[in-house]
Amino acid sequence: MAEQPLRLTRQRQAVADVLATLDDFRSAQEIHELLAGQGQAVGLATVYRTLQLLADHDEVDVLRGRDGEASYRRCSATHHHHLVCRSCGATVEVEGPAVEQWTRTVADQHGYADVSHTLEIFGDCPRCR
Amino acid sequence: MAEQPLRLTRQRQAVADVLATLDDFRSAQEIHELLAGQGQAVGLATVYRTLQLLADHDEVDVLRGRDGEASYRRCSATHHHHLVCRSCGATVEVEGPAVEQWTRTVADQHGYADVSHTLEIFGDCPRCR
DNA sequence: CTTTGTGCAAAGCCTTTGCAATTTT
DNA sequence: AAAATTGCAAAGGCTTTGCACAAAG
Repeated sequence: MAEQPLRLTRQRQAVADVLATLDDFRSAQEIHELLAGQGQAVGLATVYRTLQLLADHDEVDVLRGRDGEASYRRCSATHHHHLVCRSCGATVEVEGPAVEQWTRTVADQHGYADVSHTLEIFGDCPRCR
Repeated sequence: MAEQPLRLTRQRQAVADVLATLDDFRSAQEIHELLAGQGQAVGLATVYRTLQLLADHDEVDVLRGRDGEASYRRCSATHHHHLVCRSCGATVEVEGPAVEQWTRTVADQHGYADVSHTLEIFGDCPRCR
């Protein structure tokens, strides 16, 4: 079974371009709206299909929100986490080498391989207090 | 605003009982089926409502799967995280005092108050390799 | 020209909600 | 009797899918 060829279409390019301009997670629907807003209309179904494709190729990170909605973000070179304000949503990117190391150690101890993790920190930011 | 009284009904008891016999995560629909299977029929909507109630009171952990479906499991007294097998779902509870401390420190540095966090570790468990 | 991708609308799922009937206190 | 809870079915929201048409190679 050979690799099926991927065609570079206007739509796929548009989705990739938008992702490139964003630093944080956005839902498929938000991305769809952003595209429409800048005159690069792409069908919602296509947005979903493209994001899923990118996720399969590990080119975007996927995060599941409390309500089950998926959010996507292009993988950044450096791995980091988010400190999010629970009332206004202001986000700060934080890094935690120690945490990265810890998760690998813990997983190793239990025989789990190919480790990955998700970590989000929530709090009330200065402006919202 | 006073606490509204919670009534202990057959349905709520049944859901709690099932959760008590389980060690791992189950979806609301699975719990609903388990109940039906043991003659303790409870409406699906009620199962959802009860689980949400339990989650609000921190009596069950909620986990969002890759497909957006939520899974529930009664949680143990101490705060902990989960090491989940991405293929079979086998879960190990892990504690990380250092991580807890780190999140508080990071949040403090950025002026975020009333900190909480979520952390999930994913990997391929021994049995799935 | 053949194959892959897109759009639209319909369909699928999981979950939530309105409301009358029922149960608990 | 009053108030909370249940069940059912309808409604919601996100995501996937069938299919005819358009675009890419």
